[in-house]
Amino acid sequence: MPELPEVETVKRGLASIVTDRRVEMAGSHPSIKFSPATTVVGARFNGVNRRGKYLLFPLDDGRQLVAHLGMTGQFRPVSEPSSSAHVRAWWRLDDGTILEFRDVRRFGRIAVVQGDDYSSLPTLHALGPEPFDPDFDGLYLWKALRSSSAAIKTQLLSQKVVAGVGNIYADEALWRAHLHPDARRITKAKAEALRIAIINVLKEGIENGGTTLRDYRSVDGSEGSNQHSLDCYGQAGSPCPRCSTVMVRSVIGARATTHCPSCQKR
DNA sequence: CGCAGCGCCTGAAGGC
DNA sequence: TGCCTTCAGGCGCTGC
Repeated sequence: MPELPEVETVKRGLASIVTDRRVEMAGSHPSIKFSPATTVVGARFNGVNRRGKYLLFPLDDGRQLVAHLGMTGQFRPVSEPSSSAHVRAWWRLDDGTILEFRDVRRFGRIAVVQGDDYSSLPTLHALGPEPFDPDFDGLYLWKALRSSSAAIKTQLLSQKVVAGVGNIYADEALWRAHLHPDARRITKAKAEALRIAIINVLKEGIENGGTTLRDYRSVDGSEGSNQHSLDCYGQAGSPCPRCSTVMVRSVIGARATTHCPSCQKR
């Protein structure tokens, strides 16, 4: 489940591979979720950027290739076409590198947009601020959360309040901020604590090269190590690292959720 | 218009 | 051993 730290790690791995390279040939799975990949033949990559969990590849013709890793998406450079059955798109670059997009479960997506017109990608179009941007401050977060009555965890996962937080880092941030994932209204002080928690769990995730639970790999094929630093996600049934109360599993917004019933009050 | 709920996908893991 | 069921889940879309 690639979230911001995983996508950021992939972005950093891709930069030197694609920047200033021209696409000589491309192919894809027939699904519309991947077939736009072939429309960039002839264009040159100006670089690679990230917004939330989306990878943005600006092209020299004014368009952008947009990629979302979904649950199991991976970018891998190879010198010969791989025999992997899960290659959903590939691009042959002008230095001979073949960049493959592999995605076992096909939850990922490749799109091509004109300029920065993201209207064909609703989540990207309505994406909230980057968590490391100065405009993501405590007052903004408090106001943004107040505008909806949905559970706080559901709001974090919506991508509208802040960009890039998925199920793992949402559970981690809420645990750190002592917030119940089903809380509906929080104080300004709690909002500020949550802002700090979000920034720190994401920053540490990046420093650890992302969280590899099963499928996630960086561009060079290596695993992240952040899975060894999780305090909350997936820890239901184990003692809370803070107060030793047994952590509890629940379902919020159809997502598996873990929290500590003792130190995460509503 | 906002939001809840569904469908998309496949492989791993557990039950019998 | 092998078959069947359940689970994982981000996001686009639909319909209330």
